[in-house]
Amino acid sequence: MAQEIYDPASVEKKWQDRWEDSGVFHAKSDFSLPKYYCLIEFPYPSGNGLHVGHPRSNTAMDIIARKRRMEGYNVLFPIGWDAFGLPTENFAIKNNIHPAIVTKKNVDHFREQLKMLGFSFDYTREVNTTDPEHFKWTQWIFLKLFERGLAYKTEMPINFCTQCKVGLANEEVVDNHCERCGGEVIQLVKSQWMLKITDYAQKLLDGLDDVDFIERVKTQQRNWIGRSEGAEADFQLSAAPEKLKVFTTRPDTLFGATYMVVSPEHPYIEKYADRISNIEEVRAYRKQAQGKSEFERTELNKDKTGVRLEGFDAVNPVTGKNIPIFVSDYVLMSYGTGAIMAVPAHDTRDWEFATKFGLPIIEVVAGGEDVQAAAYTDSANGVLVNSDFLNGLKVPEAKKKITQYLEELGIGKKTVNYKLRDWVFSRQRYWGEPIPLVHCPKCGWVPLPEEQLPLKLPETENFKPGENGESPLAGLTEWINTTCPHCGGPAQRETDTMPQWAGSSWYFLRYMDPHNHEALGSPEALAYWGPVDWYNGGMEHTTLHLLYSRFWHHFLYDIGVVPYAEPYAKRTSHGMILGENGEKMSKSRGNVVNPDDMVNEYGADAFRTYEMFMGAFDQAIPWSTRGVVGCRRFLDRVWKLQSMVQGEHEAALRVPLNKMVKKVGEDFEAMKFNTAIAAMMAFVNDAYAVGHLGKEDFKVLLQVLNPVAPHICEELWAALGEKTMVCQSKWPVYDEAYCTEQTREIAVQVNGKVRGRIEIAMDTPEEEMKALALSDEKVQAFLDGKQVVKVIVVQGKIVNIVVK
RNA sequence: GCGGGUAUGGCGGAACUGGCAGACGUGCAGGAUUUAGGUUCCUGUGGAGAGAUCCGUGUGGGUUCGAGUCCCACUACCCGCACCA
Repeated sequence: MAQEIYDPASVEKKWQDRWEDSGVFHAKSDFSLPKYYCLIEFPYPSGNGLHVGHPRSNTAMDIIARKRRMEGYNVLFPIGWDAFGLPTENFAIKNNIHPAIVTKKNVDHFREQLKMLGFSFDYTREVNTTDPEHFKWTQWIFLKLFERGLAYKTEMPINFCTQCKVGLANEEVVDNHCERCGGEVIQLVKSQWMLKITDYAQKLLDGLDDVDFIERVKTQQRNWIGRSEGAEADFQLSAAPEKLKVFTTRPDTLFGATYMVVSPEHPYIEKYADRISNIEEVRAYRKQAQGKSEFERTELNKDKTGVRLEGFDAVNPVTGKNIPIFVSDYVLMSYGTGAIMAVPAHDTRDWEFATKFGLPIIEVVAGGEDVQAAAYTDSANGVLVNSDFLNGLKVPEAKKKITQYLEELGIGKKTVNYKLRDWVFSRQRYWGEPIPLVHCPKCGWVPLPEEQLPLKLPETENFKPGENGESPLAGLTEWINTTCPHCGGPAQRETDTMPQWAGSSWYFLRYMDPHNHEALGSPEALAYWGPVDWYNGGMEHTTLHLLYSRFWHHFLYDIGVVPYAEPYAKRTSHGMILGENGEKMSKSRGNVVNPDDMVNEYGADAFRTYEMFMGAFDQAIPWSTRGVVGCRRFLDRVWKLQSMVQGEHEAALRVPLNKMVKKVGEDFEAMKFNTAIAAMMAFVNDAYAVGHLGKEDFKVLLQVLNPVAPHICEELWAALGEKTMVCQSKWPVYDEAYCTEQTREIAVQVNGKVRGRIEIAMDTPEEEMKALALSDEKVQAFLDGKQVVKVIVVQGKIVNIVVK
């Protein structure tokens, strides 16, 4: 028997060492075994160390990984470090220390903390995005994208602090000012590398049909990609021989287009500046709009603003009427064509704008209220009016007919538009993967030959970005100056680095074959381990990371590197852990809970159990240290069960045990960890009520509890005389015959209110249930003097007597 | 403003496809053990009422024999956002 008193400190370290020494959690490279790949998002090793949010996802997937091993799968449950990134770089600059040193220190700290929690990671497959052996392949993928024309350079604005003279991430910009120095932030246009994710918009959308992602995630991905069908239409300019192209999802309302709006950045404005009589006013408006970030520009603009382009009208192609053109910042250059036809009667934003500027509102779809009072936007049921040849048609038919009409005249066509934009891939930073391209005055942009990868970061003392928002690498002439791999002439390296997203877009593939020097992974390993069977992560990564990595994976599939298009078969999400006061945990709020303290005080198992027990896995839950105490008490009670073992099986516990095993298994799979643990607690309570339990009963409890609280279970398992570890045992099977009680007390209702109870066998026929219910004494009292209209009997559940 | 979510005891939460609301934990109260505190064990614990009973799942309607669960309208809070034409 193990010690009388449960002491996590002595138990936990011992088993962590045994797991490590025995290598029980190493994934085997025997590709004939049934495999299971469990994945968590690899952490960013921040200087603050582990946060209580990390163990939530980690424990959940650790439970699945441990259960799968017990079910006989060859499990891959890896860990790595998403280690490039801004905080490390900023820390390095501030403290004048190399980011690689900071990274190493943080990674070591994180690893130690994770080990302390007993996760069954295969540490032999660790990856680190900042390791040249890893980013060699990140650069390799980029070159493939470049080769296929999916990487291109274009002018894009960056946030630029006018005081620090450096480019800033969105996160560092608060209210148009630099988060660090408070200086004013402007938009500085720079030439940047872009990835054409938009080429994959449809594939990324279609791929969602074949994967098992929780619905919320699918919806968010779909909305982010934002496919919409509509039409393009050309409006002739009155003052120039050109046409203004718009995209609309409501071509049916074309007869109601009474004005147009272009984005302040629309190229026609400068192109025809000499024909716009109030061009200075327009430029002033544009300057104002540029001062705002896109988010501000759109959010703050509750009250519509705009300026008319004087003397520069357009012609509505179906009515032939001249209509004015406005500039307004509610139209964005980055979506559609940067210009819209405004139909105030049937679009809320247009209606607001028209009302403010006194523009005509013409109803072309009937079926709503007065369009002078509010826009009528229902596109399903309306019927066209005031629209010549469209009159009388329903909206969907009108859309078809007008689109055909525009196509015949050659001034429009059916189009699909996506909200998704191309991915800005350049960063003017030091701590990222160098972009392996060389610019040659003769040959243009030339990729580095594969054998020259990895292109490592140059050694330097200065990690600060250049004065004009340039990369810190821009000042390192020795590194920059090189020869063109194509013509051998003098050339210069690209100085921008890749965003943090690059490494995280494919890291999960590297786990499959992490030490391969010839390829990012052997075809056999990639075919065997992929796709990831279950990927859990935070909702905050639902759009960007998930979409970027799916994009890269689809691309790798298209060029034959991986044998399947979708990287993740299943994706789930966990809720955020809030501070004890119900607010988001943050240093500034002073409500941060440190995992180390919890482990020291209550043990890793109690901490893990609480993280899983605290509430619904997908919901945000406030932290409660009282809850950890409760979980520790439960484990103490489990510990004490070892002195209550008598014989092999306890008959009185047979049904509770089988029910519990069934529920725990099912609940783990559904990520209902809280109710699984509740079921185990209830079983322990049952055993206490009986006063003892069989040795085999206890072993089964240890087996199902083991994924949640592995250390204590190993200790108790060993104390029972078992030679192999509980994590190596077989997941227990339950007997369906003992999963339900033989008899049950059910309620008898009269007019829907519970009035009595009867004890019945589960298989009592309905007729008999009815007779029993009607003869119940308490029920009789409520039937007295009334007429029984109807009796509803649900077998094994309830009887409801309807009386008048 | 748009999109998505959530709302149940003092607190965290449970409730399968509509069938006994409050499992499990916490907190609280009482008891046992203990010199005492703590620990542990046992009992009770949605509200009102002496009681039979009545009232209770954010609000207001509805469907149903029966609604936390389904439908309609609303309110509050949380998350995301690129006014997406």
